[in-house]
Amino acid sequence: MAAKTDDSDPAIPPAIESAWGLRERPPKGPRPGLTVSGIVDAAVRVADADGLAAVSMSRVAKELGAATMALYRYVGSKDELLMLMVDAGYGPPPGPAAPDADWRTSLTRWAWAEHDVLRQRPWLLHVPITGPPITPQQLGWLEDGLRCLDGTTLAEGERMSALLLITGYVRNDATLTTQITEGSRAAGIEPGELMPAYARMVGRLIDPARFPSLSRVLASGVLNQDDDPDEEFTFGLDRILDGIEALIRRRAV
Amino acid sequence: MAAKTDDSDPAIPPAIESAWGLRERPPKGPRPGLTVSGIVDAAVRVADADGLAAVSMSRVAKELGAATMALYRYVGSKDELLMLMVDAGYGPPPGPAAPDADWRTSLTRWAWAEHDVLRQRPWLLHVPITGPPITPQQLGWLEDGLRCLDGTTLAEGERMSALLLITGYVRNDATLTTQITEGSRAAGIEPGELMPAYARMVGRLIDPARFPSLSRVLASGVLNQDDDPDEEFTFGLDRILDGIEALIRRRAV
DNA sequence: TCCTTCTGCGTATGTCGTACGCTGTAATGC
DNA sequence: GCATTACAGCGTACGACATACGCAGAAGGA
Repeated sequence: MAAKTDDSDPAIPPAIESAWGLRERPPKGPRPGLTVSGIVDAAVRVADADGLAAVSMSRVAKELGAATMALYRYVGSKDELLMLMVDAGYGPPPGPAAPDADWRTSLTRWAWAEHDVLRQRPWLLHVPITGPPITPQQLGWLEDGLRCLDGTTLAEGERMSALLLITGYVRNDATLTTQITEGSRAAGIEPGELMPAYARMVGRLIDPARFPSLSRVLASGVLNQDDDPDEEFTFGLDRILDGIEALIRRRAV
Repeated sequence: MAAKTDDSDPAIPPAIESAWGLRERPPKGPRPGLTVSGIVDAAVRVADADGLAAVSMSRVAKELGAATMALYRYVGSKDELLMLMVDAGYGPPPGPAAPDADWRTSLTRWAWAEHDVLRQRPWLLHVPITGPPITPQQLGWLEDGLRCLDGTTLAEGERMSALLLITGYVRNDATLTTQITEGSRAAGIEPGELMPAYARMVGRLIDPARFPSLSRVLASGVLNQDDDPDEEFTFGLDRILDGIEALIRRRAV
């Protein structure tokens, strides 16, 4: 029998071990000049400043005054670095809500917390997700979300589904909102002008006979007025929470 | 005054003009040996066979027996090609539902249609979205969705929000489902083994005292049993439709 | 016929991720 | 105190990739 930890299960990827602080420094060899968290912080700094596209291994290394290849002593690949960046970028979860708050209030707070993080760091949305959450902060967010539903009648599986539903919505909303910001900057027009310009372009392209309902939306002008994005967000969130509430009531019977 | 079309509005990108068939062949010069749609079809073929990552300009050109740079006579950039690939990949919208169907039945059908497309072509999810829909098929899907809500009490803006909500959900669900398929193939294990392996890894990493709710979910075993993905999908979709239904009823008062 | 205008595409450039292997360093075993 | 050894930093090199540029030849109009 090996004296190491149970190897019958799938091995934990090195990046994950780093993230959970399970990596011990080997007893021999030169002292490391860098740290994983230092590299991740530098990468996050680059992404915050210039977007995810600017995060290259050489750029991160430059940020640290190190050579490109030095980073590979700490992260196995760029994908690993990205995963650690997401963990650091999200940061610690919002923490438990007030103890007397009901599930709906708590979940609303939870959703807004993720909403705020994604507004702050839009590049998080551009990191391709490759699997279920496994890093410390990610699981922390999940834990906090589950706690919001602790007193409800939902089954465990339903709680997970409900949280997945909400996270998905938050990310989706943030993606769309971000696109308007980034798209207008790319097109060189003010953010408030993008949707009207879009509406005009669609109007020029489509034939009202083939697209009657869409034409009606265009004619109504709802696309031109830029409503508060936060109201948009609240609208969708309330729809989803209404749906979950209906389920909770049904389970309570 | 210029004799051309109204230029006071933002110019329509060349790729969009191609997609809408507004591109006329110039009267002079050699006959084009390729077509935009031929290039797009080839690119879709590559993506279907080997995934979006395999779609490089040279690979698509090879598929057509042409040189890499020949493609740039037809598409302005790879991003344009991607946009056209999405349009072609989605294909025509499902068409109007039965005339006597209520909005909920119609929207369910609409959501399932997108669901099916994304199951068939998971690479569609990996194409970074850069703006609101503008290509013919995309707007066709939107039109069909709007028609589902034609008889309801919702305002135009609310209809758009509701559709956005549903599309977002469908894409999100497909993303998660696809990750399990692609992730298990990458890890070299059967798809049915991925979630149990994930659950075991999480169980080894977390401290039950710090993650009580999450531990409870793990202990319940819901992650181990692989339930029907279609049931998962139906669950979330019904939650969202419940939420929309609640709004429709409130508006009807 | 000649000129314009377009197509196909060869060449070249710059950016990336990263495999490999050399050099020097720090702690251990003797 | 010294040899051993495992590891840190990183220079070099390679293969992909998107794409700018410009030339050769074809097709149609004058």
